[in-house]
Amino acid sequence: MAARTAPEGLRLGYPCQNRTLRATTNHTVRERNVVLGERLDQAVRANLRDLERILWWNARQGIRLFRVGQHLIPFASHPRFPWDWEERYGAEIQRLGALARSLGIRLSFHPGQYVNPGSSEPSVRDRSLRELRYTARLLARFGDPEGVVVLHGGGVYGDRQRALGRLCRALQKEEEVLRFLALENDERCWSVADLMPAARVLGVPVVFDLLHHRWRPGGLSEGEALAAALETWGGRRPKVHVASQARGGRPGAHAPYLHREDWRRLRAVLRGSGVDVMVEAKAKERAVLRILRWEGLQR
DNA sequence: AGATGTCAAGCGGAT
DNA sequence: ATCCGCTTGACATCT
Repeated sequence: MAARTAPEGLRLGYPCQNRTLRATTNHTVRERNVVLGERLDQAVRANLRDLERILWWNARQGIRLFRVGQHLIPFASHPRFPWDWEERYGAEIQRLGALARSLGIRLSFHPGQYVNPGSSEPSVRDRSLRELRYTARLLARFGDPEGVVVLHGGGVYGDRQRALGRLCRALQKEEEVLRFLALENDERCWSVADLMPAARVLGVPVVFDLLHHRWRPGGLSEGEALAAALETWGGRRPKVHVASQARGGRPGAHAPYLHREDWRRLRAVLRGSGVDVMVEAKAKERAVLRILRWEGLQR
């Protein structure tokens, strides 16, 4: 029996893996084993297979947003990667993209802390761009018109203006990356307000992260920062990240589930607007199901 | 068999 | 000056 579908006003998602299914899109290999093509191929096939299982499961639960793991094709941007991954897996990726679309599921990516195109170190910038191009190519292959690559601002190195300049210069000619890119505030370096100039120059939107905002509000209230971020999406459907602070954890550590008061506050400022909410919680899909129950949309 | 420690990568901050 | 955390699976090495 099909779950009731969330109204278009609110779509929820979770990152990378489904614990209920014991499925993950982050199967990988050790770097030294990249040359062993068979292991690498097995990891990719496992990721694609698990992605398909997750997509079907999500659709049944009324979950319409999913972050694909950065390791979908492990080491794809690494110099030792042995193949043309598009040639080898492109058709299958296209098929899964069509499936996601037919199920109404939006896909996103979120490269990690090593991807820092505004680094002061040229080799770091180069590596970062290669990883971002790979990620954008994946989304192009998936064919998701609403696909997003969410990236943090990276290091500040004691000079925000210069860091900002490097970030913009590194990215401003990366047409395909910019098609999908969005910048997210983090808890240490870049508040929503800090990101705005880069977002304007690059013509990319800003992802508001509730928990990060708590630790680095940058002079804006929650409502103000959220509103500022939402405006950057123009006609496109905005995306927001939500997490709760782990009790007793270091600032920014994710709690297993979303705390109800955090959800209520976000819900109040979002009201009925058409926004996608990525729930970053240790319990992954179970945290999403709990919110759907709060919303009266599940069981 | 099971348990443990390390792994491509960069930063800021704590110590 | 050095270490830790981010996230978490793979796998080499140990008991």
